Amino acid sequence: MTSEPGNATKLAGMKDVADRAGVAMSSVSRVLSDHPDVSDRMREKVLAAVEELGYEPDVLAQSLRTGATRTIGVVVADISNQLFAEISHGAETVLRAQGYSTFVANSLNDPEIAVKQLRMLIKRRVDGLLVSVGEEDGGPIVDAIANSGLPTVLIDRHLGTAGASRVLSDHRAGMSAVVEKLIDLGHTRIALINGLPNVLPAMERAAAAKAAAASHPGVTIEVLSGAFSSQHGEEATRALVARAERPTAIVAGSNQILVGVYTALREAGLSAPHDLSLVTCDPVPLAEFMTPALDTIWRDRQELGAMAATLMLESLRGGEPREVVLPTEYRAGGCIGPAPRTR
Amino acid sequence: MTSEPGNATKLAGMKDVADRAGVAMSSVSRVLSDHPDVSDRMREKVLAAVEELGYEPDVLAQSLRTGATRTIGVVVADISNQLFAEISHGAETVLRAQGYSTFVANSLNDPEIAVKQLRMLIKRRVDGLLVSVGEEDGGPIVDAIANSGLPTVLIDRHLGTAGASRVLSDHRAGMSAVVEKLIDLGHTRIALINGLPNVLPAMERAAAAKAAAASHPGVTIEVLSGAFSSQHGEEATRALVARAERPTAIVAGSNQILVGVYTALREAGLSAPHDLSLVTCDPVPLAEFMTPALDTIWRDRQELGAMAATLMLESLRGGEPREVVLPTEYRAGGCIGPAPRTR
DNA sequence: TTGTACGCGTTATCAG
DNA sequence: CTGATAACGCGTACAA
Repeated sequence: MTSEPGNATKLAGMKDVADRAGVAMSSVSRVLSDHPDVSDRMREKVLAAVEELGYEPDVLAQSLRTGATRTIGVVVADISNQLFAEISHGAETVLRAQGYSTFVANSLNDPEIAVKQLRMLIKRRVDGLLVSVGEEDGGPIVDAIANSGLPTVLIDRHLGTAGASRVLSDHRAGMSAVVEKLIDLGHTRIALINGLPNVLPAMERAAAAKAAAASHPGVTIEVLSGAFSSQHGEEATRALVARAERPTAIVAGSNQILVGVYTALREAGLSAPHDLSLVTCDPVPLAEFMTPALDTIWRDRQELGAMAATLMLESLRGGEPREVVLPTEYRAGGCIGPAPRTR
Repeated sequence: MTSEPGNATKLAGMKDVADRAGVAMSSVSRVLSDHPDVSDRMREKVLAAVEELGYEPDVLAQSLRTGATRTIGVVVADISNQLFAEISHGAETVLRAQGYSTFVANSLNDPEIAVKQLRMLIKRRVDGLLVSVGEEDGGPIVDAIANSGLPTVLIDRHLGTAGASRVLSDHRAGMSAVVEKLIDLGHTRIALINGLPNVLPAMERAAAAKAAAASHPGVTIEVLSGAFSSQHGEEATRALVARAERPTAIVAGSNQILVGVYTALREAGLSAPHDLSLVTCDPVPLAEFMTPALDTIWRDRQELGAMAATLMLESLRGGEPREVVLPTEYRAGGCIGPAPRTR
């Protein structure tokens, strides 16, 4: 029934605090921003008034004055993709510890939306940009970033952007390890169902796979490029297994592609490792409980985000942009076995 | 070496536009905010100047003036949890279409962090709150929300909060269907490894499971409450299967709990549906490709977020708070079978 | 060390 | 219909 004890009045402003403490607004401001030249007496009075009135500075006004929002914009393809969710989570943890908030925007794999989201973040005056959009070729995206003049960290992407820091995964290492292992087991026809070839990870994986096979005569690597989608995975797999000589091993280029691969394999009545071997890029929840356990090219995605955040903090403190490469590793399951005899 | 080509000058401000068009600032403002009383001639001049200067209004200043940020704060336990990622994604899609941005903050299942994040969002002047934090009992959380006076939509949570809209899932329906089916198949000892009992979904599931069993003498439902974590799932399962009479069926109360259940089952050398039956709450990627396919109590999580956004838009337009319940459904896999004979 | 006064970029009120 | 001007809430030279 009765209203809240205390404030029927609006929120207390800095003026109110100043009056309450019997000092000028500027003094309040100085105390609150830890200015060196304030007497202890002043500090006491002001802090007491702040306490009594429950005053909290208005960040909007602060930002308008100072030009800084202590907010970092994060642009990813889709936050409901486990990969980006963990990257974003890793970044937020590090940034939050330094008093920064993160503002996440999804591009939904659409370059136009990506640009809109970038503009939105820039209009909201973020202090920096963490970017991992799908398209490598986005001129407008690169322009929007460069034009903003904001410190930028690219995550697992190259983009033409100069002056940006970059955190990359060593996709080549993991892929090489897998292909070498397959070759050792006698595989001769290996298929990589890959994402878009203009996206860095896909590019690197394809290059590494081809390089690993190059020195082994009789081994063919076929790369099927397409969207990072289950549909692409499904169609590519269906085409592969319909052949007279189907591949002896398939590498799925992403979580979503993997779903399509499974769908088509089941449809064809094939299973790993008996009919062919199977590996996937990037961790999948429950992968180890598939039967048999799924082989994975693993990497720490939270660390990817955390490192991106670290590089961002460096830039914000005036550091030079730099590039960091994080490791990738093959984690064995039970889906890779000896090459089946050619039928 | 050389500086950026083009603008050595700062961004164009509204004053610049006014000068360029030979009008007053207030006229520029009116044109840009679609004020009814502006002549066509004026509109032309202003828009031309805006175009030429590439002027974009400063949202910070706008917000400071109007008090609205066109941003909705979203508080969830952890965005890298698939459940919340999809909820958030569904909400963003709807809100973005109406010109709103979403600002996501994670509580990491920590009530203190939850409160801090709420304060952060409120300080950033969000126009509304979408909340799905883990703890039901958080007095400080409820206070922070109520105290903010912001329109609020609770997602799958009750919280004491009055005056908030709510979007809920009909957890009882799915759970009832599953338990009925298990009982039909002769199961007598059913275990629900559940999340925290003060969180609405866990509460509802437990109640529904017990209710379903109540009319069947000889059937026992045991609820093991704990964190929504794989650790809880693992420990609970380990304890269950070590018994002389282990349960004939296990229901996992969340994705994370499920991981622990699998871990402990494998450790014990047990598998579904032979040794016991298994179901999980909420969809899991690749669930249908587990061997056998995993039985699931399914719901559309994007729709959950989308509906929350819809309710938020209603509130922002002055509508009364209301409550919506979304369906839940049992999706059969191959992990539910006849009850194993008691050993 | 403290107070005064101005400006950050808009919107809204009030005359004209 | 349009223009001048006062807020919005705060930071910061500059003067005292």
